[in-house]
Amino acid sequence: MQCGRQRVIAGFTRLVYSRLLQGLVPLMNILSELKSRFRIVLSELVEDPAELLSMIRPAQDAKFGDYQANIAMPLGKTLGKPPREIAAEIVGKLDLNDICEAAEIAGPGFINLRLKDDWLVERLNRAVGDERLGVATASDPRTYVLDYSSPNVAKPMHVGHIRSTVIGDALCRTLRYLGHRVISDNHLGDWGTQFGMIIYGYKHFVDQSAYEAAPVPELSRLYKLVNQLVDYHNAQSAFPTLENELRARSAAAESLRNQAPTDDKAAEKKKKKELRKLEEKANEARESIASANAKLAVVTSDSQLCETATQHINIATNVLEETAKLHRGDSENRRLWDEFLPKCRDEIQKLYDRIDIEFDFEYGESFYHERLANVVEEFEKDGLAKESEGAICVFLDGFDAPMIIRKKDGAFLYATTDLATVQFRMQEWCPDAILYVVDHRQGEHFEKFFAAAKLCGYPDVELCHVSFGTVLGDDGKPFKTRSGDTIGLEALLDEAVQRAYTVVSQGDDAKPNGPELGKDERRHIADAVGHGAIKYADLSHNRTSDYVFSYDKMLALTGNTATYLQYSYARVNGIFSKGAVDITKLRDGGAAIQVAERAERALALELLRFSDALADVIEDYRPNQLTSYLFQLTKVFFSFYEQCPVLKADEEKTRNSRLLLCDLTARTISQGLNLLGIKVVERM
RNA sequence: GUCCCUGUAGCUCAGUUGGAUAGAGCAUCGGUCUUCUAAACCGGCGGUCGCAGGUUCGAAUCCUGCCAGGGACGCCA
Repeated sequence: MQCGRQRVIAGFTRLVYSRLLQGLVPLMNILSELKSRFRIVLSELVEDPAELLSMIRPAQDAKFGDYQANIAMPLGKTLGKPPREIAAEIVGKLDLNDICEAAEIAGPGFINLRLKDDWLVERLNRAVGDERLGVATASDPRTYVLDYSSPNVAKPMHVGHIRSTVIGDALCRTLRYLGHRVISDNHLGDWGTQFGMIIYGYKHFVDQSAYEAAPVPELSRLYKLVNQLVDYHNAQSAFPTLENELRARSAAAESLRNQAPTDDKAAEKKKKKELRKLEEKANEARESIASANAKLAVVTSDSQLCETATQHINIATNVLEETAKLHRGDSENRRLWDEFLPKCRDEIQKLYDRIDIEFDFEYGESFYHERLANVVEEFEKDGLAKESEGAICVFLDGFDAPMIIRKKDGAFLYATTDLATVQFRMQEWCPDAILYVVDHRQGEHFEKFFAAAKLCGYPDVELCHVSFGTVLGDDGKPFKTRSGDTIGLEALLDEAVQRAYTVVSQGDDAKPNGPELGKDERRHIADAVGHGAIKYADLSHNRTSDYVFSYDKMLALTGNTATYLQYSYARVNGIFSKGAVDITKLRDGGAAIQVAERAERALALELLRFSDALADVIEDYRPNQLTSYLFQLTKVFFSFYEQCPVLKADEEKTRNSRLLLCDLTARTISQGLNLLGIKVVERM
């Protein structure tokens, strides 16, 4: 089993070292700093100020200041005093003189805070000389195991896999940047029925010369073929049941419709509802029949395929038997698995290389195979699982259906592997949290699995299903090709890069002084832009919601896209080259940021909020908090850039200050995109 | 039948765990280029936050019911 490029440990040490270099005074983000001041006052008023402290946040509107504390209103209730009075009391006791102007009390009791310009400038000047842009590392580092990507090696990856991969990778990078210990573990699907299919296909249908020439495409073909045949036979056997169901539903609906109406309004309403449900069910049955028909048609429309299908009537059970033989240690099947796995894995690696994804460990399902029997035994021994209808089940409070950990035929399941995995991870790494970046449809599985994990001896670890929604096409249905096939990841990336090349070329051709990029550079840029666009689209949407996939939107040069941010970065960079500025020299040469114009101040404040944004990402594992921040930062920057001449500033002091603001902006965009796994280019 | 998620501007989406007049982008309309990349900036239009109740100083956010879409529901992963 391939595993372990011990990068974690090295990265961790590096981080600790860089913290030491920062000096003794720990940096803190603005919000934490404010909260710690409020905490002192609030502890006198309530027992646990934590909840109140979460009500201190950036002001919703600039006219209210920079930050606002909404704590006086809820306190009004608990303390039985008018909120404004409480607000005044808190403000009186608060020691914020070094950070803020005098606090203002507004409306029903809002406390509005405005940061002192001196304080802003002092912070910013520290960030200029700091490799980490003033972002502090966690004062209480935790250990996280991140479980993401986890594709089935035998099946081609599709658009759903990239969402897990990209979100997981972004969380991994962000947590690590903030000083946590992170272990990324790719839980590959390398042991399931899909290998039974390939093995069966190989034994009966392989084109040996094709396999020798290009093994992976041939294995894909075999997978697809066997899958089609299995679908065909399943559809055929399901047909009578489906038709019966349709008949029954239709008849029931018909008789309901023919019932004479009564005067009882409630009964009529109930009848109507019943009827609608029946019609819905009938429609579902119709759809199932249509989909079964489609599966049948795939085979019947092809006479050769048809013949193959009749020759392999028991293919579904035989595939399961091949899988079972593999699991039993059958030498032939094991040999084939050993031969196929690395080939399939290499294919996936090509994609990971393309989109810059690495894992620390890769313990796939097969790694846990020998531990599964023991998991079930332990559950039985501890009285947590019992036999029911031939299967071994864990019955959990609050769930109707049990979690089955061994089938009646003796085989183990996904749930069994998950339990073995959590045991292994706890023993191996002792994490504080394990995050599973998996699509939302598996929500109930995770709820049960987490409940079972708590029962079997891990009550304290934070187990979190970082779920995400479906990627949809323009039609609002799961993103597929017109013919209904899932879209391969490689083709998807190719198209994005190709379209990015067009966008980059058009932009370059339209430059006022003529194009300045060669073909190779355009290609290099298109690579960063195309891949960045795909990743950013996944990350900028709230992960829990579905989103509509659109090349045009994700590659747009305006709006909340990676392309716009990459362009902005390149443009800031363009200022330095235009002015022949050696920015490193300026940074180290004692030049300082000053804040005079309103636009300068707005940019300064936004720059200092970077670490707040990162904290928001971690809070609920939402990378879109970072994309929104970067987009906002960029907008504020362009507003500054429009109003404040940089290279043409009147005085050298102003020019240098503004150059440093540009520099911090560029570095923040670059670092932010880097945490999202997206690259910047120096010009575009 | 049970359970879960979603419903916000014409479109695509945010909305920081109950806060001030609900926000962006796209589209559209109008301004700003002899001046650091106009791939930009500034402004306008656009909303019964699915519907109806309830909780309270205050609701897109919490509760109840309904409507619509999606998903999951004992031997797949």
